[in-house]
Amino acid sequence: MYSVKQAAEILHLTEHTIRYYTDQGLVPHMKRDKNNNRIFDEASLKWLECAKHLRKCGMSVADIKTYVNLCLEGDSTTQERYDIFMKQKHIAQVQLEEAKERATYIEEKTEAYLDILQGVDSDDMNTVNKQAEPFK
Amino acid sequence: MYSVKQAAEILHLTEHTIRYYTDQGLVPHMKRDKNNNRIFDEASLKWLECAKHLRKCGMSVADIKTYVNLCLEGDSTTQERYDIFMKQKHIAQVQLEEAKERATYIEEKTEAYLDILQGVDSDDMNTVNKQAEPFK
DNA sequence: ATATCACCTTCGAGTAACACGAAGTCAATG
DNA sequence: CATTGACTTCGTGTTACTCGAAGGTGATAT
Repeated sequence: MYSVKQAAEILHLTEHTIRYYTDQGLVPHMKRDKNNNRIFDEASLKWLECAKHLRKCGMSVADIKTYVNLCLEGDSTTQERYDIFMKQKHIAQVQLEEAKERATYIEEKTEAYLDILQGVDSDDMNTVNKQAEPFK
Repeated sequence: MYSVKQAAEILHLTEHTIRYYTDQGLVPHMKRDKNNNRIFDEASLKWLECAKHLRKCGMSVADIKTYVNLCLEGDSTTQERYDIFMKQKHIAQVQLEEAKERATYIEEKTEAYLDILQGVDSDDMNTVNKQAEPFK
């Protein structure tokens, strides 16, 4: 059993975000202790983890809520839920590619800056937005 | 020379976003045609591309603006700009790892759903939030 | 007993980065 | 000459937090 703070640490989310997600109904069967404090079991953490990943794929909180509701409806919605995940799978793959491109882009910039700082003469100043100076 | 629409297509940003970025000063030396329409040259596209990547790394528009201003100040800020990129490089790498994890997570869920749909008997229903049914 | 932590709670307001739509300009086309 | 389509500005709306105030609870220290 975990507190909000512990859940936040485990999942690398802020406490605010976790309270927000639970309030939005992204974690079914949320339990409270006698002082009304949220308490998370393993299942709760899994729901939160699921929400976290889906959010990062760009799914809105409202749509995640819809997905959670489908889960609660049981077997009759399995196909529908599968379809949702197939869609997200594609998005996740695109995002992975983008993350790679981004890392490469930034890596190249960093290298170019390094060259300048080390006094390497480069014709390709564009790489580091030497556009700073009047562009020619 | 490109219009807003063309720039949006090339960079995979919305027209709204491109107008927003230019208005925020993320693209120095923005040019307009005689009808006051924004026109983008290669340099403008590079600034936008840079802004796009930095945004995706989580850098705020305000901080990107600061970076752009440093660029405009010229050589005296090279070290500072390098430092910024080193920091972003680290962030980009972390994000890449997260993107991988996410893709894996979703891939596994998709597989688990597929197993169910194909009638495979699985003990690991948790994998697809079978938590739907009364948890036991 | 009381004070001081370190948690937790709710709630309401603030924020960033768009997203949207209205209202209008302008050039080209049928 | 009217419509089409792409552009403009401007102001409001939205999402998903993010922050902070105000207060409750329980354990430990004085």
